Amino acid sequence: MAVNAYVPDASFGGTTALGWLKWVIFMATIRDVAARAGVSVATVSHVMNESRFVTEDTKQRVLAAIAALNYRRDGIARSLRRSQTGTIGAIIADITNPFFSDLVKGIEDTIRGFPEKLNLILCNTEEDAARELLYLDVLMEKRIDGLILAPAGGNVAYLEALVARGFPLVFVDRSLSSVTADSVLVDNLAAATALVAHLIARGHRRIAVLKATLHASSITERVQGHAAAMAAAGLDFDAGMIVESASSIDAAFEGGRAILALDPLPDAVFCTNNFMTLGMMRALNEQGLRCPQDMAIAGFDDFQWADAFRPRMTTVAQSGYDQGCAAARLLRDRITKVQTGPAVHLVHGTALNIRESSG
Amino acid sequence: MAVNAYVPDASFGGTTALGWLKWVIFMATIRDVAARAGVSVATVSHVMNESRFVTEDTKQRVLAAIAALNYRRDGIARSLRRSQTGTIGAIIADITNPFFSDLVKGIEDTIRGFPEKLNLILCNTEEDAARELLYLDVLMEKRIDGLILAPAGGNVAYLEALVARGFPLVFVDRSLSSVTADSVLVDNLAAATALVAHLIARGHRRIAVLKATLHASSITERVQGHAAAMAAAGLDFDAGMIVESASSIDAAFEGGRAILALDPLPDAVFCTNNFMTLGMMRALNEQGLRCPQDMAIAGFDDFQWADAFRPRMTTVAQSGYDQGCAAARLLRDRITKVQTGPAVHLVHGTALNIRESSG
DNA sequence: TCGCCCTTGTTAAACGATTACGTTAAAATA
DNA sequence: TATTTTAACGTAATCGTTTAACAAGGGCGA
Repeated sequence: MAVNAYVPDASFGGTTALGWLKWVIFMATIRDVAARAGVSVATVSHVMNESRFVTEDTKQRVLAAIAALNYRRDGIARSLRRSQTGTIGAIIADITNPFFSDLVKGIEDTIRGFPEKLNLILCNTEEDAARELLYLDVLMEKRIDGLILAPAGGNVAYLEALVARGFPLVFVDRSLSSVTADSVLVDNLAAATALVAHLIARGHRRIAVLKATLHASSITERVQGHAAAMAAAGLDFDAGMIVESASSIDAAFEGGRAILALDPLPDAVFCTNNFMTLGMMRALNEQGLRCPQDMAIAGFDDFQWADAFRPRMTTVAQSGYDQGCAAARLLRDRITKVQTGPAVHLVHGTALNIRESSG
Repeated sequence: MAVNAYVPDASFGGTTALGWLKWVIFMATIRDVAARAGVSVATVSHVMNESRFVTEDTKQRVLAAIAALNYRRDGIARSLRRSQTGTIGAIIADITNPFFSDLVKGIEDTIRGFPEKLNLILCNTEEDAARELLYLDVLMEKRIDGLILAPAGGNVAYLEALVARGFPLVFVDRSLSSVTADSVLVDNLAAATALVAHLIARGHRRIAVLKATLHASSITERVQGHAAAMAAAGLDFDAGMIVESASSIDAAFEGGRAILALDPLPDAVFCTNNFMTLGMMRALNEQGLRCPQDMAIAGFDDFQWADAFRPRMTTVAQSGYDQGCAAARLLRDRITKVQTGPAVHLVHGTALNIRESSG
């Protein structure tokens, strides 16, 4: 495979240790285009950006040269000069969580529609604040134009500094009370309260919580919702009925086992997110218990197959997709300075899907 | 909010139309650091990159200046100079498909471990070749160092040109026969054959296929597997039993309806991916039919909750995560030229999970 | 003392675009 | 005809790094 055959002329100098790519992948520069079209580099640039009038004849010559050389402008050089990269970051908890993959898809679909041609760099923190910090640093080095963040907690000072400097930041799923940035959230407290109230209305009294150990505001609020609904119904519950596990299906499976080891056994479980629900169901299956006959389950976050399998899950549904779209729009407005005022907080609606798992 | 208060001195010139960020977000440059530390920019660079010995004393002064100014080096300028961006692209079909979100997570987890500190730009084609082309162009402009691609089909010439130039490219999930790049795949034909053979062994004779309309090699091979198993068992089937739908749950739901409208009704359905299985189950539920009593179902791609709900799904399991890890390693080896020989093709194993849905 | 190497540091040329400013020739006006 | 205006394009500075090439100073053997 004669890779060097693609080098069109001898104008290449030596190859440095790191610059070998240059040798192998020939890329015409704006100068090559200008030379071939017999114009200056400025004219080529203006043709590409439509930033100045160029006679039709000249424009065609430039376009022909671009096509002939298969020229693609160097986005890196462009970014350096313009101080804009056209790249945004998304730091989320875990892409394998359907809520977040929906969210990311919403972001992607939305930015694709923007004339700015934005790109998305994706980062999973797995709820680890240290990893979040590392990603923040890397993204800042990459000079992203803005960031959509589901904060893992911690790093408050860092984020405060960012927003103080005017860096475009949008929170999703959760927010940090001390950092005043745009956000798109749902009313976790109200939704969780309603869900647990529904369980109570179905006659359940001992309602446990399988809680993801996150410092996320969303989870805390959901747990508070449980307490609120219980209190409103005059029901007592001890702290032991709130079982924590890391936010993954495997960890939730262990958490579910712990709940099933509770004495006396609860008659319902409120799962604070997708992974908790799935882990709980696994634990239930393992013990040969049936839902809802032996134990009722209701969870936060719907999933697309929640009604395709048995038991159909009673859930609080929120649209990760819509929230992703909204976050992308907010961020774009900040980046382009369409929006410059104080922080905007969007609260998206939730739906209580009552299905058979809640008994 | 006095954003301008953060500008530390008057050394800033005018602000151009596009360069407003510079004004708002002050970022120290290597020159500022050098000035504060009383050394040259070269020395600062060498301290940061450990590319030459620097006396401990000088190094400490530089480090102190970096800390004091909260300096982060400009990755854009760095990339321009080094002709390396430390960014790779992943163009996949749909992040909401659990197979792909697992895959992306595998990529991410793997590149995080590399000393090169790579980043991932994510793109969803939704199986649209035109969108793929658009993303290819954008990523090339962004000067990514390499690409992991689940090709939507088409764009063959473009991709051929890329690999001919030596651009690091790794196929995942599917490949393009005319493009000789590294790949990590599974043996779709064998796995699908085994799955359908299992259905036949369970006594099913009229076995329909719910096929995602993709030009992907993976799907074609899975359909061929069905034909092979049927032929091996001496079973006939007409083309009408292969129903196509777009690769989404909603479309698969319609496809499932079409299958349930077949006369005579098949007694089993082979679903060629995750989304097909989910859509088929929805259709079954809608008609009030039960699985496996009224119709057996078996699908390609396992999902983490496949055994947590009823009916437990019989599936061919493949690890998107492992494939993502492998693809990331292959790509890294190409980028760093650790690997330079002919294309490497990795075939990952699959597992046949026999559960109750197949009857 | 001279020449040489070694150590540490500096200077300045890239990298490839964008864009403020300048220039040229033709057209318009006085 | 002399001058200004306008249309069309060119020149060169700039963005913030990396790194080859060079330089100064000190140590040391002959």
